[in-house]
Amino acid sequence: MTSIRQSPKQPEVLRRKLLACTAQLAAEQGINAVTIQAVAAAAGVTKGGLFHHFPSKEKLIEAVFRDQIEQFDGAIEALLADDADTHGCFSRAYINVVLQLSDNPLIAQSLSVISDTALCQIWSDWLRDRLTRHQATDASIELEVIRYAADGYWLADLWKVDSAIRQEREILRLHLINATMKAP
Amino acid sequence: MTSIRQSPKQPEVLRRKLLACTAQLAAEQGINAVTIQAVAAAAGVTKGGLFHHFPSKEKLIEAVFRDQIEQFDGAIEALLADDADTHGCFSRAYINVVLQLSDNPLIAQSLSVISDTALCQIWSDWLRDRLTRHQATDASIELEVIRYAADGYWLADLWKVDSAIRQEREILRLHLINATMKAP
DNA sequence: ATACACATACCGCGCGGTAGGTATGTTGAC
DNA sequence: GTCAACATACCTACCGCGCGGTATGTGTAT
Repeated sequence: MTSIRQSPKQPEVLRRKLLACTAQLAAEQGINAVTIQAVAAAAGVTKGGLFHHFPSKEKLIEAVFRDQIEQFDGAIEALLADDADTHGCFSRAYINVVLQLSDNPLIAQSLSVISDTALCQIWSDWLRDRLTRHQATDASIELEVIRYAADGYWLADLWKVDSAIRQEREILRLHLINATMKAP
Repeated sequence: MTSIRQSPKQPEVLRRKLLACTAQLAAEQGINAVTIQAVAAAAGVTKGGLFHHFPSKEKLIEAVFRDQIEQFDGAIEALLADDADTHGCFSRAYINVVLQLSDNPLIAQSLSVISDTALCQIWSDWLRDRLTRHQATDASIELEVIRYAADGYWLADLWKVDSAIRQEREILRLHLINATMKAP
């Protein structure tokens, strides 16, 4: 049988494509739709090709999760570059990034809903690390409330609640952004 | 072969036990551990027995989800009985119930993290219904923020973030309760 | 010639689901 | 009160399929 292999790509390219396809599949069709073969097919590759980059499905999911957090962290760092060492700078950046996640459908952060213990640990570790790192510029309790509210806002987006109460959500969002700028 | 069937139970009893076992299994071992056989075994019954009560796994999960929402709704209604027709009464009740969920490990609300479209719709429908029902006693935007913050608080609990920043969470929680009482 | 980056072909297992059997409870005619 | 007739509430045994994973082949670049 003649091979229909296309021109070889940079290995890192396919790896990133697999990560993206996994995230997209999870976001659009739910986590149950994320199978090895479905991901491979979406990336235009076979299972063998996928397993060349990731040793197991578990590691693939974990890699996607870490990648999502990395993007999230990068967006926060970018904001922190302009607003560092002020009180509550981390929470402000966090809030702004989270509130923008809904706009940005490309980030399939919805994959985060996987209730896997190991993945929770990764997120928990990241958050604790950032909180302790910025504890010198601690936020006020009012700003912390807004940070938690932003998480709730994101959660409502995950659960497609916005389709029911779209305009109320927009009002709330603007209020959160406004309150964030005022709070210390 | 002699049957080892135990004394027959009320049908509704086993049905509720199956719902409870499914929720517990999902909460303790993750959604991946929820298989038909695992649930049946946990309830001390065979697969055949389970399928007598639920036509498919999908329907079982949905039933568990609806049951959880029903319990959640019941707790809110109980609080509304003492505080009805005041401004923001629904949001106040909602906040108090959500903030108590973390204390109460028995409610395996963590099952809600299933990113299934149909389940999201159930939750979305419930919330929209309650919001429109209580729109005559609309809450202030400040109280709405607290309601979203309560969701975020619950989400942090799901992701086991509390293990890292337990005392900060307790402070925040008290602040949320306090602010809820003050807000209109 | 060697290492890499895939493709091909296959395996075993556990899953959701089904078919049919068997105790137990319930009803109603007499 | 008795007993047939039926419905209920499970159990037993089985099936097919799709999944994650493996072993091995093959084209390409250096």
